[in-house]
Amino acid sequence: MTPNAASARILLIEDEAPIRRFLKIALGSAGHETLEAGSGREGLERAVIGNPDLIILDLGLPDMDGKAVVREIRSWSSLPILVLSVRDGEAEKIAALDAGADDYVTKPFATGELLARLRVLLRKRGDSEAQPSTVQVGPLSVDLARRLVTVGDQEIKLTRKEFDILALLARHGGRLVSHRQILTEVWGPAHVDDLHYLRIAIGHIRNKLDDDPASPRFIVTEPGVGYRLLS
Amino acid sequence: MTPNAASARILLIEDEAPIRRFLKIALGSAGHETLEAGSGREGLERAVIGNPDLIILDLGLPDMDGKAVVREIRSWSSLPILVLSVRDGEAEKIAALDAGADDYVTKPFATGELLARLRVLLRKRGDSEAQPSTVQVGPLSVDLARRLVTVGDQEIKLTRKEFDILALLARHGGRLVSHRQILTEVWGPAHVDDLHYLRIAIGHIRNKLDDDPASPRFIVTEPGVGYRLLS
DNA sequence: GGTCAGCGTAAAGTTTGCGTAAAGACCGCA
DNA sequence: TGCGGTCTTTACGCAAACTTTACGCTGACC
Repeated sequence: MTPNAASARILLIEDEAPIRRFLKIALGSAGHETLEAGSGREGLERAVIGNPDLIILDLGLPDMDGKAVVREIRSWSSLPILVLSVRDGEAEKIAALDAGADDYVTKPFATGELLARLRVLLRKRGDSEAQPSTVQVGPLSVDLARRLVTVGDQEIKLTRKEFDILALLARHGGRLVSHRQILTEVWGPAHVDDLHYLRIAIGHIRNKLDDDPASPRFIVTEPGVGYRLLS
Repeated sequence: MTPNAASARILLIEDEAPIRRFLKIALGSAGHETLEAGSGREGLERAVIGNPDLIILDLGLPDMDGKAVVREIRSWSSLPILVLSVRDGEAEKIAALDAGADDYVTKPFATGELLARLRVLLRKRGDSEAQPSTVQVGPLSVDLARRLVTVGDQEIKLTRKEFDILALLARHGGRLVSHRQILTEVWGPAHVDDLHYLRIAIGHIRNKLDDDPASPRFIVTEPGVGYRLLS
């Protein structure tokens, strides 16, 4: 059974050292390699540079809200996330799962069950496989993980929102993304009607990418609907 | 977000009628369609012929071992299976998960959490199966996701309403679409009587597609009724 | 053969939506 | 506390899209 469930790189984001040590041993005995992070910020860094196959995330971190960590990671990767928490509240579970987590286990947990749930998440690895975290459109390249944009060899410096928009378009690979969708994803649901924000931001991006809306190299306007990347 | 998490066909394999009824209502309120099976044997049949998007499986079936059902299904399909059980034994969970189940929820369960876990399983659907959102009619091709229309290799630039109309016809694949239907879908219910709008727009589309109403290549007029795409 | 309903086209009038500029508010950081 | 960058807000020109009005054509029916 489970041939490719063995020997994965697992990133463990957990602030309590004893639990981290315990899990490291448990994971090791199951044949996994462990990367460790003691805070949300550190976890995000390691997720980018450590290239893990799966992330185990404790919700009760000191520096960040766990759900925010999930959303951050989901903004550039679909790699499996198993959330660990002492909180057994239903609302908490639902929120974490809807933020993008793939499973939720309540502490204290049974080690065997945890390992079984990891196997479930890992055996999907083969199927969906390695989507590249960098998108190419002609001379334009968008590195979702490093938040780096280049045209040719020229690095383009985008602001946070500008990058978020471009990344969203890039992740949809040439398909149309509606105004509403961009606004809710980038500005939040409260700003679905602030269309001019979007127009101005798109204007800035085009300006930096040296893109002409009349005959676009990269970003195409679909009047009344939204934007899409040329593919 | 989660656009394709809504409205799934869910096969419910559960022998206790009250629980089945309860779940059917809960799933229905979440926008899902439900198929029902009262035994393992029946469940396997329905899984084959019912074309569900997800299966909820009770382990405590009278005729078969639940894990055997999971293995049967896994032998020909990778569709998501959520196992439901009163047994809280760790060994049981591990066995079911390793047999191929994707998640395991213990009865009694919180409805909200169950629905959230279903969303997790369903949102993977869209990624993997890259829906073919493009319709072909002879040399005409309508890409619904990219909002792109081509005739041969020539890209045709349509306005918003023009594209909406053509997309509506394309989605109905050669079947007749009434005036009323087009007007309500594209202009809104307030304009069901403004038939001339439609005629003019159709005229523009035909013009751009180089289509002659007298001997149409693409759009056929059904006098007094509506329009349809030639197939 | 006349009339009329339904369709298609042309062209003028009006509104909407897009893009840009610029100024003010905000925020993190030194 | 001041500074630079970022985001928000306001305003406006312009072009495309949409609406409105008008008219010619065809075929059916009387």
